Amino acid sequence: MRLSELSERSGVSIATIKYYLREGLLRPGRQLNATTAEYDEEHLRRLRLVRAMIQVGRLPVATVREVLGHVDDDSLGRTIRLGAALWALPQVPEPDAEDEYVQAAHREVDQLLETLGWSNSQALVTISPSYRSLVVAVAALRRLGYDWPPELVVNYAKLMREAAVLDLDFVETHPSEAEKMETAVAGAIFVEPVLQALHRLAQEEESARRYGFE
Amino acid sequence: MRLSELSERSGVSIATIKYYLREGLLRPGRQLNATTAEYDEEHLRRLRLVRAMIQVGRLPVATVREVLGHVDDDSLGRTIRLGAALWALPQVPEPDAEDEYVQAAHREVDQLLETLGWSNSQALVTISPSYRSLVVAVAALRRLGYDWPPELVVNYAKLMREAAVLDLDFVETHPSEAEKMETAVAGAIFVEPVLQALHRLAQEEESARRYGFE
DNA sequence: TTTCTCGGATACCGGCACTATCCAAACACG
DNA sequence: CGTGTTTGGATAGTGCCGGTATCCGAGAAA
Repeated sequence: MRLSELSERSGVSIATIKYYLREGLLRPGRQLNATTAEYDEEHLRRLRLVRAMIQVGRLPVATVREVLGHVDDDSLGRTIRLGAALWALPQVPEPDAEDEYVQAAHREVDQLLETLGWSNSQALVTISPSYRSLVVAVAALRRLGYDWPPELVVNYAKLMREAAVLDLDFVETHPSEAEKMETAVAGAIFVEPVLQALHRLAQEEESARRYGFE
Repeated sequence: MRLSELSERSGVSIATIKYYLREGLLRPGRQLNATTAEYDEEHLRRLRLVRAMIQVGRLPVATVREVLGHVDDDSLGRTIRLGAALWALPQVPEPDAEDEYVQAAHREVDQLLETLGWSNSQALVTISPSYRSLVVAVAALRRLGYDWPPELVVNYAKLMREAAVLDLDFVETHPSEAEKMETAVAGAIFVEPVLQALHRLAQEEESARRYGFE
């Protein structure tokens, strides 16, 4: 398959494919001679994955490169690799550790993890970027005076835990290690938009159900 | 409060506050004379909200302006206003209606809504941007060959429905209409990052629980 | 009076995701 | 065979977005 055919079959412009090649998101094709390179189905699949990560998952190009690097790196165990891939996802900016709301949010989140019994692996969890994102989000809510009850957050966490169990159960159904890894990462990246869209739809539905269109 | 004090108390630089004023994210202060304007606590609160929307909620500046416009517009009913605010949130790009995967995803999502019994308001739901986002995300998954089972998506949806019920129950606890509206929008914008962070943490937790760090 | 600070207008900046142009090699076709 | 088109690679440019920096003249402070 030539570059132009790759472009046609993927719906991605040649210029953009060249850009992805430059950025290392796509491996170069097999060079036939000075002016011809050949691409295969795997390139097409990779390209579609990259596009989906960017357009559906809203990942920056640099992040896609990083995530793919971890996915391809088979020198690590699964938890670490999945963790590495997840940790590369874009996160909220570093909070100001001095800020009183941030400190309070830290305590609140730690309390939450304690309640949930996620503290077995707390050493792991607390260095995760997701932990930081959670702290930042909670701090922002509190600073704005929204007194979202901690019990409510616990309930959210239980729901997301159920979702994670569903994710990983599904991942389990794949036989090969490589497929498991890819499905896990795809799950992390593409399930989030699905959950988000479902959450918004559910809010609209529930709001319409309760209040009509008054 | 002068601009400099507003800057100090919010932690946002003067130049940035001026930018937000230009962009209409902040109402101008009360003009005392040609070179002095005064800001009050409400400005400070608004500024914090704007910052949180941008940094925690990752909303583009133009979107913040639009969402705030809907929040401030008290000429509409609650469902519509909340809907309007949610609809202004950044969405996935318009899918290619010709694409077979998009068409299949449409059918799959309609089937999902049917199963969930959300089809009472289907006329509303199907014009929602969230519906479109869902279609795009499902189409992307399918195109990549991830055969995420529809039942799994139904389960996700049920979970998010529970989350939405929790959201709106909490919104109910506020007495005034204005507070309800603001809490609902803040909920939509700030609960999402919380859910996302919890989802990732739960995945890490569950993965560690199942596989250790092999 | 002198100096500092204020708010407003305008121009500028850096990053990002592309996009357009150019080039020489090579294939396609009459 | 020659001529026009297509190829992949290199490089430069574009448009948008979130901010920054600079300049200005009016007023407050010492």
